[in-house]
Amino acid sequence: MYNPLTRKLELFGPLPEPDKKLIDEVIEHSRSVSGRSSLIREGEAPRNVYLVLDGIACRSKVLRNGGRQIFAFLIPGDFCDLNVFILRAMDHGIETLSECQIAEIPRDRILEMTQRPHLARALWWATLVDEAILREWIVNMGQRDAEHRLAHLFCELHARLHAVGLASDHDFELPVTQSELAETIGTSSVHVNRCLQSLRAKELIEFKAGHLVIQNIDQLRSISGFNSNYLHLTGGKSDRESVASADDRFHV
Amino acid sequence: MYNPLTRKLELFGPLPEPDKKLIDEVIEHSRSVSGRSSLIREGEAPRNVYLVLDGIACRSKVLRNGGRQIFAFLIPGDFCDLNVFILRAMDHGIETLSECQIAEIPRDRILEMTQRPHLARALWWATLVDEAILREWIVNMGQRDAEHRLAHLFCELHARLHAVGLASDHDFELPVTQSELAETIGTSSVHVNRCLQSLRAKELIEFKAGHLVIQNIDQLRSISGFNSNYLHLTGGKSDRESVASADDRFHV
DNA sequence: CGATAAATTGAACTCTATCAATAGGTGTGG
DNA sequence: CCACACCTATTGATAGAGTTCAATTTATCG
Repeated sequence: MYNPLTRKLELFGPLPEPDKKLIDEVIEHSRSVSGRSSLIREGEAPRNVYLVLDGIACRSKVLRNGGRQIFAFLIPGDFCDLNVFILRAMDHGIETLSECQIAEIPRDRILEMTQRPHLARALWWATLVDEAILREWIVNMGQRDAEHRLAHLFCELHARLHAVGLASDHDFELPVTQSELAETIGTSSVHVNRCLQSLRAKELIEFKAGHLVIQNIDQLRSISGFNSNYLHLTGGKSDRESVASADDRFHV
Repeated sequence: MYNPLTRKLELFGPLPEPDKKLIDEVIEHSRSVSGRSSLIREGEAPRNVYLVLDGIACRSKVLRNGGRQIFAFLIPGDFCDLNVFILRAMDHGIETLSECQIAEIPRDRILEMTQRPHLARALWWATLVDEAILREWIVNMGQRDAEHRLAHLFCELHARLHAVGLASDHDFELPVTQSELAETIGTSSVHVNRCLQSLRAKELIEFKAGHLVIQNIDQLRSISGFNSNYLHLTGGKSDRESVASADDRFHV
């Protein structure tokens, strides 16, 4: 079984052996980071690229009034930042939620990776998917009530974790608190609690002790209007065919 | 005065003359598109790259229940999609809001542009800023009430339009309806109307006939917690040197 | 086992949606 | 030039969603 990054990138298309070997090399050194610790803070200049190998991290921002908004879940295979080369200061922070295994990749290694055409396209694809997820989250926040936002979030996490082999058809580990879910969907923890109860009463899910059981994925998707198109998981060949030296954009 | 794209890209850093000449060439051919027409629909395969030269367009998604969420305003200098090379199908649509002047750039031209190091970096910067805007919009939706969301949106649009010379210090054209503002901040048009009245009663803004007057930009920014860091308007090197105080950066 | 964090519950209150009706504005055809 | 249709903006009233405060119960962990 491959590591989560290789596994994720190959959703887009098969990678040549040397590319996979490079990935293995690059993630060789990793460290364990305890839950709820900061990987990089807003305002800091990113130096290296972080990659989540295990556990769940998040991107977030803290407001003056103390409120925190989480706007991305980083699951195994997700990069913290490929953009070290361009932006000088982080406009948001990255923290672990659970205990995580994190690889820190030097920028030289990133350049090395982006010089391989297949890998470069796969990495670019991954950043485009990240962007698509941000868009979908805005839709989620703007158009659905809290219960459906929560249901949609669960559907997305299930799809993403399932894609890298970290979710069965009907359950997965989700080591976050109700408060963190609240900070994600933009509501209060009290209300998240009531939404969870309502979803459980409908026999759709059960969330307890950092473990989510999805009892009826079809209905959960249906009520939340979840459509996985935006995750672009079907690395259909027409995606890859139409590629013309995508790596050019990384040669900067 | 340069075209809006050159103007925007040079916010990141000065471009060599040949790069600017290339941009001029590339946007030479443009067409007028009437308001409220679709440029690309969800599901379609993008063929060329659209660039807004005049007017305002948006990215949006329509839900089954008929609701529409707008999650990006495209102002002059903004690209519709640099990602034609990777993704097979659009996961959202792009429509004009007002009448627009649109340049359609063939993919070959984009490749040509990304083969110039300065231009490639600037274009990459622009896509990173677009992503940062999406993140900030999620914060906006999740953490602020409708009135403050609206105020924040106005602050952002002012900053972005001002950066490309399309806003004075205290006003700019904003040819959108209250309903469209509602679809942007995820509320009802009735409520937008009341928020506008409240903001006007506070003598912060005045919005009428597609024209926004900002009477008190400082206070508008203050109440909405607007901090322009995420727009990364101060380009490459200067960004490194003009580091704000820790407090400014940590709290939005 | 105690200390601490997380989850749960109830109640009062605020924000926002929805419905419905009215007013204002713009462009078209007669 | 007016009359009309159509879209946008505005207003009031009511209902529903979600917040906040506070108290209690249930985990979790050293």
